[in-house]
Amino acid sequence: MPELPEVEVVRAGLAPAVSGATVLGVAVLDERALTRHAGDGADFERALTGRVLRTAARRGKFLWMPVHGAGEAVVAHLGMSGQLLLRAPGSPPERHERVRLDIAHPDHGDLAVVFADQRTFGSLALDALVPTADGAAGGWGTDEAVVPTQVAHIARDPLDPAFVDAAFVVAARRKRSAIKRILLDQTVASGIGNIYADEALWAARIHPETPAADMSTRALRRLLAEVRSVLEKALAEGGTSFDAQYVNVNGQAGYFAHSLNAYGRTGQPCPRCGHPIVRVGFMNRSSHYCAHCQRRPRAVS
DNA sequence: GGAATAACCTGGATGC
DNA sequence: TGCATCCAGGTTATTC
Repeated sequence: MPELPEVEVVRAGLAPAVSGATVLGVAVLDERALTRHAGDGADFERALTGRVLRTAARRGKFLWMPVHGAGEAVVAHLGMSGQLLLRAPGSPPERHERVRLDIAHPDHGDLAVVFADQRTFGSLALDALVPTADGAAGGWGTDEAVVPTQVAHIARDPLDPAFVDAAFVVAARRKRSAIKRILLDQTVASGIGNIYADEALWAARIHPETPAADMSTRALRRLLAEVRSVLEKALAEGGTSFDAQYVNVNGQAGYFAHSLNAYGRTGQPCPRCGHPIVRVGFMNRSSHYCAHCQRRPRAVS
């Protein structure tokens, strides 16, 4: 599932290909890929054709490509199964292809940027850019202090130089929810999904249902350090791929699935203590943890 | 206003 | 073999 490392791998692959490229044509094959776009497919095609893309930027799991001189950007979210692929012009349609942008780059020549998405949870949109709340750069891959309006409510991710640890601690301790819910809340810290939340909690030896308000500042900072460690390792290994759902812009899978300690390892021994990893339902999804070294906190009476 | 839950969606895995 | 059901989960609208 595309979380921060997977989206960053896609952004890094996309950036050199789209920076300075002119959009020659747009083909919307499935308008469900434009659920975040204010207009219809024809509007999306008309608004982008002939425009010049400037770069590829990212905050959390959101990607955007600013349009030169327009104060707008093409915003992309990969959802559960979205892919952004670079293909040769005129290449055969990808399975589940939803949108195709034909572009011309001054150095790399003609290319096709293909948005494919099996489950159609992902989307593209043309959206206005607005100033960031803190005046810092919008995210990775850009020096400009702007973000698309659809991304403005998303917090910075823990690898962002402008991320403020103290603000995370304050926000987390103000909540009455379980710590895993906080990690998945993109308005507190972005880029973390179910996989890396489970992995960071395992590394920090924290039970996923620990009330965030009961955690000490020290424990929250330790968890944040483990979040960063897990994200950086996954990024170095090209992200986590369980099947063909997540690939980079060239269609290649990442290797971090081999390094997982808790997620998806139900019944297998905990790499730390040997007790079996358990899986429990949580927020319409699953939590994986070691019940031995991630002890459930005692109820406060 | 904050927190919890349901809905969106498709294809692979599983059970019968 | 074929059909039905379950499951995966990011985001957001709705409900409590």
